[in-house]
Amino acid sequence: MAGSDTRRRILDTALAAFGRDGYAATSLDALAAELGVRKQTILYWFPSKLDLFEAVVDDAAEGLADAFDEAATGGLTGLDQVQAIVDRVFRLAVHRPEVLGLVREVTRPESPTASRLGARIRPLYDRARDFLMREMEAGRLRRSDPAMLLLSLYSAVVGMVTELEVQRAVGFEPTLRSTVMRRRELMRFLRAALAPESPTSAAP
Amino acid sequence: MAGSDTRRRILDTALAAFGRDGYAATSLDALAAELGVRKQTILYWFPSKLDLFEAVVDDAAEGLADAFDEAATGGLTGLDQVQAIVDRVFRLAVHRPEVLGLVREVTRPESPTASRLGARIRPLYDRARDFLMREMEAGRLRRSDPAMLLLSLYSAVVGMVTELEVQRAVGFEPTLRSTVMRRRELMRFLRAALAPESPTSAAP
DNA sequence: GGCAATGTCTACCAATTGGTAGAGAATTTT
DNA sequence: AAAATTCTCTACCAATTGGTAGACATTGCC
Repeated sequence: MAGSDTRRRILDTALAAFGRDGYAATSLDALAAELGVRKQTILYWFPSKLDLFEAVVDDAAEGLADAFDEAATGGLTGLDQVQAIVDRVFRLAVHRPEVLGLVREVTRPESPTASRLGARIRPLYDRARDFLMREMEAGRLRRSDPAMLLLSLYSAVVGMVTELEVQRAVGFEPTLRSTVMRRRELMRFLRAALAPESPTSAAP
Repeated sequence: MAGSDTRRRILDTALAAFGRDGYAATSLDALAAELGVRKQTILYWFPSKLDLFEAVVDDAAEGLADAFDEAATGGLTGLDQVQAIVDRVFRLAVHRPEVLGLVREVTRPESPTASRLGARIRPLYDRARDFLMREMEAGRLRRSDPAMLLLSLYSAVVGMVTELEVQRAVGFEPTLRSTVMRRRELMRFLRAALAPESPTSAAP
């Protein structure tokens, strides 16, 4: 079945294009050219551009969920668990920045599928909130509104990772070293904000 | 001069449209319709769509710089100064969300003017970094890499504000009350991360 | 070999895009 | 009042867009 390989390739290339350029700026012709195929082949596998986009979003959501699962099944607690997830997201962001670009695209209010990724991500969100609540009650994290805290976390992590471009815009090219440092800095930031009130010395 | 009023109106409406829908998804025809004017009127004031976009970016950058200036000239120090700026950005974001949408649009790597806003914002960035360094050396902020810290701050603030939509996507509609709470939560988060190491009781 | 299903293609198409050319008001300058 | 300038308009246009119709090839099945 060579065909379903084509489908896979379309999904991957489309994810990259949508995440990089956005939905509107990505034309089926350009996509097809990048794939070395005719536009009609794309429309054979996905009846319309919007259908393709939705399929890409679903696919990306699945990938994200897997990444989180992988990081969340180590039986860690408190800040260690948070760190594991941050590390995982960071890793994903470094070698597949398009995924986060897609998140950014899809969370735009005028996005053709504003609610789609949301629906797919919702279970993850609920699980994360439950986790935070549990850890707060156990005194392993500073106490605050878990939903709000989760948004803060999301913003800090995704924002920081996505905004590599801001770094560029401001004038210094990100290197591997600066990326590592940035992650370390982010973790210090998060630890400082999340550590429980009681003075606990953080192991390096 | 009724004309330069038209120019102003075009800039404002275009800012809203670009910030909301993005550059590619905004057509001159749609923009003109929204303005109650013909597309050629737009092209009279701005020779091309790209020129219009650049003018909008410059205009927005100026507005941002003014907002920061306004918040930064109170002679505050340490966390109080940070809080003043966060409040100001928050206020801007609440009643002109398009501006942050535009920031998001323009920091995209494939943006037609990836470096433009950056160049305009650079002086602000430098001033902010100098401020942070000074405050750290004076022991009023926790010591860390000021550039990195600034990126963290940027991410946390802009990310949090911009990602109102994520909140929606996840399923709960933001209310005025939740917005206020979110800002308070963000400030708690920042204070926890920025307060100097020595145990200082934060006044409410 | 025949045949049906699957997959990719060529050939079009109507709508929309950013942009040009220049006419016609309105206003200002002389 | 005439002339020049400023501003918005109508009338087009070439290129690109997402999408349809259907020919042509390839594959697996009988």
